[in-house]
Amino acid sequence: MRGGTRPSGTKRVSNCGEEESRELRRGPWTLEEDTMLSHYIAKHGEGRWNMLAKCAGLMRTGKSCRLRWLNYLKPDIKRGNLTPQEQLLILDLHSKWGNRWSKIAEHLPGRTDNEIKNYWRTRVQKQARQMNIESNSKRFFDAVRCFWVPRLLQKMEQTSTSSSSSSSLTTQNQMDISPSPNYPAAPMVQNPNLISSENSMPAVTSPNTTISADSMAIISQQPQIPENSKNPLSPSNNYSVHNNINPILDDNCYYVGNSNFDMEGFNGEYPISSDMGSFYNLPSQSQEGNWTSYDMTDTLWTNLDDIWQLRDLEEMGI
DNA sequence: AAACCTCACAACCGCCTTCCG
DNA sequence: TCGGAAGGCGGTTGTGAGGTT
Repeated sequence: MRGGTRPSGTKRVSNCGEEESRELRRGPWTLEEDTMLSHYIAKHGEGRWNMLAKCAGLMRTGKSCRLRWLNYLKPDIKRGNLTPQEQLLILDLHSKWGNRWSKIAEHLPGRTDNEIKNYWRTRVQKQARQMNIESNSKRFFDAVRCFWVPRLLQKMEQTSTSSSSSSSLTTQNQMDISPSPNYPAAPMVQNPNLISSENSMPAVTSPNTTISADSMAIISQQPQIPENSKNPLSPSNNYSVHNNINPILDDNCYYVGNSNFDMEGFNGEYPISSDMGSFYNLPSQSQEGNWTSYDMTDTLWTNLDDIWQLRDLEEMGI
């Protein structure tokens, strides 16, 4: 929600009855300031931040107080690394909404828009840089869809199976490192590769987030590209996600391939094989049939499995 | 051991929207 | 209708911790 609200009948300028020119503090918050802010909000509630800052005796702007509270002090803030499920959800939601961090954060309980934004900038955009792709480009989202998402799904599945004696489709993923019992379980999806190998339709899976059977099938199919010409990162390879986290989200089905990102200069076709390998720094096959080195340094894609996955794509004739 | 580098994330900034007098 | 204040949002920066050379 954008825009502020102000209770009617209140003075706009109020500082608890005293006018003063205060020397405003900046920079990191001290424990004392945190305590003062927390105690004040516990007693009086949040909102009207400028007045709150003054009344609480904080030498901070209202904005600063609000940010500190929302991003750090609020009791339901979730700490720790983002789980693969959360990462997947972020990728999904970002493909739909772009840099609408607060909107994305609404669907990740306990995570703040700031945290998601930081994740995107430090991890995702870094990945894009390593591939020499604009992070908001169609190419990057194709790469995410075809390689990163399956990777996360695999990670989730590995974690799920390794932490449970059963590979039941309803097994709760155990990788959630949330320190707080107050948060809903992180979204869980089933590894499409496992599903396809078992020749069963994917059941989907989470009390919060599901990926549709069609979607999973699409993911598990790997890119569908006409022979001899197409890049596996074709925009035709969509997957959709049904998100049940929040009833606010009434448009439950969306397609990454139909994302709102800049598609300028993208014609849906890329050169394949060596060209693509060099473009994404991914393994490519030399004329002699030898595989060239895999230069990606990021931990997400340095697994040999990725190399074999790409090799599989080539062997599929794409 | 020290210098340097990289990364994650907290915090700030500026712009925008909303609301009310 | 308009102007100002409050609050929200996305982009950017500063900084400390940990890793590497």
